[in-house]
Amino acid sequence: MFKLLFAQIQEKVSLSEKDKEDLTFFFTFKKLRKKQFLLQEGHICKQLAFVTKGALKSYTIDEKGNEHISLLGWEGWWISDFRSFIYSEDAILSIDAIEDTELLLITRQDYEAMMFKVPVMERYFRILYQNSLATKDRRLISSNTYTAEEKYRQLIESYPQILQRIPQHLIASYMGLTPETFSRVKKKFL
Amino acid sequence: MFKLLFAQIQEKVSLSEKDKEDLTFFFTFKKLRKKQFLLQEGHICKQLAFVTKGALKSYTIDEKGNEHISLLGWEGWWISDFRSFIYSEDAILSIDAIEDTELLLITRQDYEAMMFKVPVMERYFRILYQNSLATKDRRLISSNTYTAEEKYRQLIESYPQILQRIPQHLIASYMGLTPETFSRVKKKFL
DNA sequence: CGTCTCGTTGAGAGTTTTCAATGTAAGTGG
DNA sequence: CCACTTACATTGAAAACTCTCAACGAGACG
Repeated sequence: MFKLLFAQIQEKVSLSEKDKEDLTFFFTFKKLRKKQFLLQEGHICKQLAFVTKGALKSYTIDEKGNEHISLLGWEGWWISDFRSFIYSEDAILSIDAIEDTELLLITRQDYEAMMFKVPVMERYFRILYQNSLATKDRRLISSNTYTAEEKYRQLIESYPQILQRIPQHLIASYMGLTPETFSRVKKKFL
Repeated sequence: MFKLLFAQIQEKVSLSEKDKEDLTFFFTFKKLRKKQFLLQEGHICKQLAFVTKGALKSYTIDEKGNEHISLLGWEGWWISDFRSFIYSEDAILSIDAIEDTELLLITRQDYEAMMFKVPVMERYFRILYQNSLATKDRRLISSNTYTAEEKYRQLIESYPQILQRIPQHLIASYMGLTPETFSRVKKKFL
């Protein structure tokens, strides 16, 4: 159950056996069925989630009722509304499962306690966030710079398998395109 | 010289006098004249920079020669190509001064040494990155969701003074709009 | 078997960009 | 300090891109 988590952490920092044991106490296990919510907009995001199995999406709904996906996450990803999680603000994101999903959850309090008990996690998260920042920077540039066609190419390069796993209209939303545009762009690449 | 840096850090974590003294040894002071480079694309980003005075932009140039600004930073901001800084990869970003600028610089080695010597900085950067992540998430959603007009409104809400300071075509680029579109949108708000 | 979800396709509308021209402010060298 | 050049903002018109609305078909699921 913790194998993937430890593996993920140890890509960035090393954990002693003691660290691993300590870590297990901070997390709780949770299963979500497809379409179940992990977090709803307007609620406080009480937990940070690590995906051990399945896939989720985090998204906002605009005035017109359109869904805008900010993150697609599967095994090995962390997912939450960070601002809400850290500052106990109302979440602007909703998160739900797009497959049957298994998660390891940690509360805000335990997140802080974990940093204290296993200080190397401070470093782990610093590095994790650092990398996410660089990735988001690229996404932002890409989103501001490129046409749908170029974005599609970049997506397929980054995640060649994504179309085999995630419904296409969700990917479209993640990329800031309508399903129709996505479909048309895809056609050009066949 | 370090006042702003300490103030900034102490918004998130507390520093002892000893911490402050320790910190001063890791940073070097640098002045940049307007238009001077801090970092050029393709080079390794050797330093992380804290802006004590002035303003800079980080950006990429696409195949067509268009500049795409990913960050505008002024007093109190950290700026660098993080991926390049951390992994010694070639930078995809260039950074230069849009005003005469003063910086505190820290090298990769000293950055790591600082985390070791002043452990609370690990926490500081974790929080800093965490917040930046949340901000970038919103920018990304905004970039994918809203029209130029709505983006303009959000910009003015977030940074009411920015037009008085930063040339308009740079703001346009930061927002992923052409200068012409930005000008036309602005006109509607007068 | 019927319903719901998802992907595709077409046509027209809307938004933003591109290209080009003009005016103005700012910066530079003599 | 002026003349000249360069940088920046504005505006117009046409082109390009993406979205919206609508219809249709295929597959999943109960």
